[in-house]
Amino acid sequence: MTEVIEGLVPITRRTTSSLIVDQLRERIVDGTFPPGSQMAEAQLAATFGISRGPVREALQRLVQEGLLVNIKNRGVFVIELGPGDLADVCLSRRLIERKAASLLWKSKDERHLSRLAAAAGELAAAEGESWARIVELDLAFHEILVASAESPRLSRMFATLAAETRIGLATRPDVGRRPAELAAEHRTLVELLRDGTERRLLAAVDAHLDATLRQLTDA
Amino acid sequence: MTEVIEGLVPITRRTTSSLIVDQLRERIVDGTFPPGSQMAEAQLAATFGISRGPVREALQRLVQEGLLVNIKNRGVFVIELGPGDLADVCLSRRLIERKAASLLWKSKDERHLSRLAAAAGELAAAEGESWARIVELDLAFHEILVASAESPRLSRMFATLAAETRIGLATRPDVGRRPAELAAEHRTLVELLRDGTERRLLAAVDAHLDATLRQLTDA
DNA sequence: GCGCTGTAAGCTGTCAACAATCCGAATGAC
DNA sequence: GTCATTCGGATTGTTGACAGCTTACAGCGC
Repeated sequence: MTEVIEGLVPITRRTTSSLIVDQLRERIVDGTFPPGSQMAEAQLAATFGISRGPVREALQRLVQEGLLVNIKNRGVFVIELGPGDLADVCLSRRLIERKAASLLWKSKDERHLSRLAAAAGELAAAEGESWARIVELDLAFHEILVASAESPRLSRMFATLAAETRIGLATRPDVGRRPAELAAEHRTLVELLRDGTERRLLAAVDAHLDATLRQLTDA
Repeated sequence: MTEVIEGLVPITRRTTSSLIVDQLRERIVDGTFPPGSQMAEAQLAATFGISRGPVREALQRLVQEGLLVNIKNRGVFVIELGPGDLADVCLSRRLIERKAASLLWKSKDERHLSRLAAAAGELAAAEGESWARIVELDLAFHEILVASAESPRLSRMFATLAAETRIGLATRPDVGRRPAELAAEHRTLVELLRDGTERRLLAAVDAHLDATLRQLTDA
């Protein structure tokens, strides 16, 4: 029997396309590739120094995630989120996040609550940071909230919604909402999760997402 | 100015891989490829009479949908749904379908209501049909329900959940639930949507999904 | 007999080249 | 000047071949 040696971690080489996916997703949500811009396969392949195959695969995966759209024989383009799309994103996010909040409020699982509190704290501490950083921390909080439901499917759905939110927020100017205000809202959510009523908690979730939607739509 | 001629529909030649996707998805959900079985690229390519490229692309898309899992350097396999997965599917379905039912109950949009009634009727008329056909009609009803929310994202999420449900139901024997019973439940839902209270409607949705989950899990 | 090592087969991951398609500018007719 | 047509460039869709990884089995030493 082969024994497992302590201290040595098994190497897990990821596939090329999955590395490309991560890089491209990051660039899409942070606005490097603005909505509507074309993702040319050959150009990307040359940039990464690899063949078109893995690039093509990565693009297909992002299309499936909903961040890119594929027009046959034309190419893939970054989605352009219209007002209807933004409202739809918020509708979907509200559905998922209300459920997650409700579950966590019932379970009061301290492991998740403390992680959320930590995320809210990071957001509060990021007062002077860049707008992109603020958005990143904001959505990290919400991702933890959804993850607390311990539902792989809800988390997977939310991942795309979060990415779309980031796309929407990336192009917005950093005016509109002050980081301090945002941090306060998140801290309120944590407090209500700990010892608020369920009604007030869900109302706060709704209000928070409504504020985000307002910021996304009036531009 | 080129005029548009009535009665002629624009031809939309789909890409090869998307055709493959549809065929494979159908075969996966109907149990032709049982959970755990490997989808060998070369073999499929030979079967379809095309190259490995489009097949590979189709498989990647199904992986992204969640119907297949990709093990690096090993291949892609049909997902095996454990009890936890089935519960998760039902949790997610409940969330989405409750929302859709609630929205339709509020709007009372006759266009959607009549389509739902028609779907329920088809289910009732399929008394003697095969189990696969029953399941297909069942999920068609639920797809219409979700579509009535007119949320592209909710519909897209639901598509995967419906496929997973079909995978789960495909391997179940057709015992357990009589078609007549199923049809009655759907008809009840339509009636409650039309003139029931919201509470009773949502309770009926829950009960219906609970019954499905029970059928999926005790096998 | 038991365990380890080397080898073979099959599969996926990647690459470079070819074919098909679409868009846009230049050209010509009215 | 305006419209229709044609041609060229660029990009995607598809193909076949090669390299790398994983697994299973046979061979060897103990």
